[in-house]
Amino acid sequence: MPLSTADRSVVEPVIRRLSALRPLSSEARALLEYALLEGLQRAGSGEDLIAEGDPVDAVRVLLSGWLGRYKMLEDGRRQIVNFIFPGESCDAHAYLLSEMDHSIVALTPAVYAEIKRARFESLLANNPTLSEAFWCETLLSSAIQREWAINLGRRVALERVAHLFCEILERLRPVGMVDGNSCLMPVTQMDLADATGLSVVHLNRTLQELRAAGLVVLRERTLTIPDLDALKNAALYSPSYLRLYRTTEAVR
Amino acid sequence: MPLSTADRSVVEPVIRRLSALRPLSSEARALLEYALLEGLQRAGSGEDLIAEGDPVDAVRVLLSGWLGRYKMLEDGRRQIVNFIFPGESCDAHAYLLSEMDHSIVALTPAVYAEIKRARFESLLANNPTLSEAFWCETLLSSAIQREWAINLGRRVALERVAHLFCEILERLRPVGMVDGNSCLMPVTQMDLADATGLSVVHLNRTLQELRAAGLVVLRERTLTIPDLDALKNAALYSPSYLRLYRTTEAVR
DNA sequence: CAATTTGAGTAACCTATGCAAAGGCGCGCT
DNA sequence: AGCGCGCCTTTGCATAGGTTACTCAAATTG
Repeated sequence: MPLSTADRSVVEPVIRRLSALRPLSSEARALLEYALLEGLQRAGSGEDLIAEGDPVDAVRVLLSGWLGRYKMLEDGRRQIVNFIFPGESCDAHAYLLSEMDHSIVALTPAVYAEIKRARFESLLANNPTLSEAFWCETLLSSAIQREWAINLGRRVALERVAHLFCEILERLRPVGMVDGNSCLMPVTQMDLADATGLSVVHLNRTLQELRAAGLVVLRERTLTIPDLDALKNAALYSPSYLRLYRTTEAVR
Repeated sequence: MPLSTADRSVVEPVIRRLSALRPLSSEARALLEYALLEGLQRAGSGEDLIAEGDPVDAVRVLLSGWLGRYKMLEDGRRQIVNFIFPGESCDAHAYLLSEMDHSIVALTPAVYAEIKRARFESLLANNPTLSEAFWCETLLSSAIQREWAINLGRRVALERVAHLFCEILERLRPVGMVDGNSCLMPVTQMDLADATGLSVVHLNRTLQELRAAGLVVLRERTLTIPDLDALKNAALYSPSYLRLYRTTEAVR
């Protein structure tokens, strides 16, 4: 459903994120901003933005809320393979392939911009730097994807959840959604379980354990990390896969 | 170490794979072939081609042998996050980011081509279609990465191993390395364990179970699948993430 | 050809994680 | 206010999978 009232500031996270990857000219920013505002959409919690098997005809860029990229097995088992946070785009170049290999769901109410493929391509054609920024985003999300593989395959429950929390904090920070070491945690334990490859019950147990160890405070949909280094330690967290953000930012 | 004797046919898998993704002009093929033959290299089994933290200055394209993309935790736990098969490239655009977030090891003796970044970029600049083919490859490998996430997070041991075997067969087929439903399986059980997130012992148990069920025959480094549909069934295999190959091939 | 290494296969034991069931809390709806 | 429902939480129990340790065969080395 299109959005009637369009406050220009809704696109800010996108501009922030992309210009951290590549220095965007003010012209590029303006054109991008315009393209985004043109296609504003809302999704209710639980709604699929696009589903496995769908053809891809547009690029979606998230402005607010959390999305989940997920795949399902026939029997209903679900794995969230990545989160999508404000400022990130869903499938910047997915239209190069023939159809979606996974689905994207709104884990919270969400606002996003939909840019039609042709519109997007002409936008990039005139802005090589913008184009490169979008490609970097895609590569970054692959790097995150790889980190999730080792998280799922080799870390034990406590490490997995701790690692996920570290990552969320680090990914939310550059778009200004972290206050100190606190952020909103608007998703259900079921969602967290599906992201960490655990059962809801075991996720809950692990959460208790993290709380008991004083590593996380989680209440009223707010996550607070009293001692981030301690949590990173417990998570066997190595920032190299996200350092890619900052290094390129420094190059700016 | 550079390779002295260079038989032109070594690059065939690369040409085959890329032209399955996008129709390459004979000029593009020739230029690519030339660039590949220029930078032939060998790696011994167990040797790292590039390691986490290294800057990326070149693109590597595998011609023969198997590579493994992996990440390690401080305490030595290793996760192979993807395999790389002949004809596939390691990190076609990785140089857009600042450093490697993972390592790549030769799981068997391997022959590959190394193309310096500048050389690669000028090659692509003159061949938009070739460039698109390489991008498709990158996107395809992300799709595989996502499938690995659900494999590690939601499938049980038997399904995981079965799924891996199905995938290997389907990825080896387009480069002509599958004979009927048989292929070479040159890696150790340890490697398979690290790819499926299991311990070696449990991987071995699972292999026994697959054998006992008549789903796989594995001996003398050769994998044979008597009934591929049955194995896919046991694996809860859904081809949508690899169908991306064929559909785009059909478009050709 | 002995010495060594590497990989596959087993077994015993133990623990991390899954599963089923049930209760409590908070929130929106009527 | 009262109801229903989604979400969180807890408990008890079952089991998949990890760990350690050992054997055996085959490949590699000297």
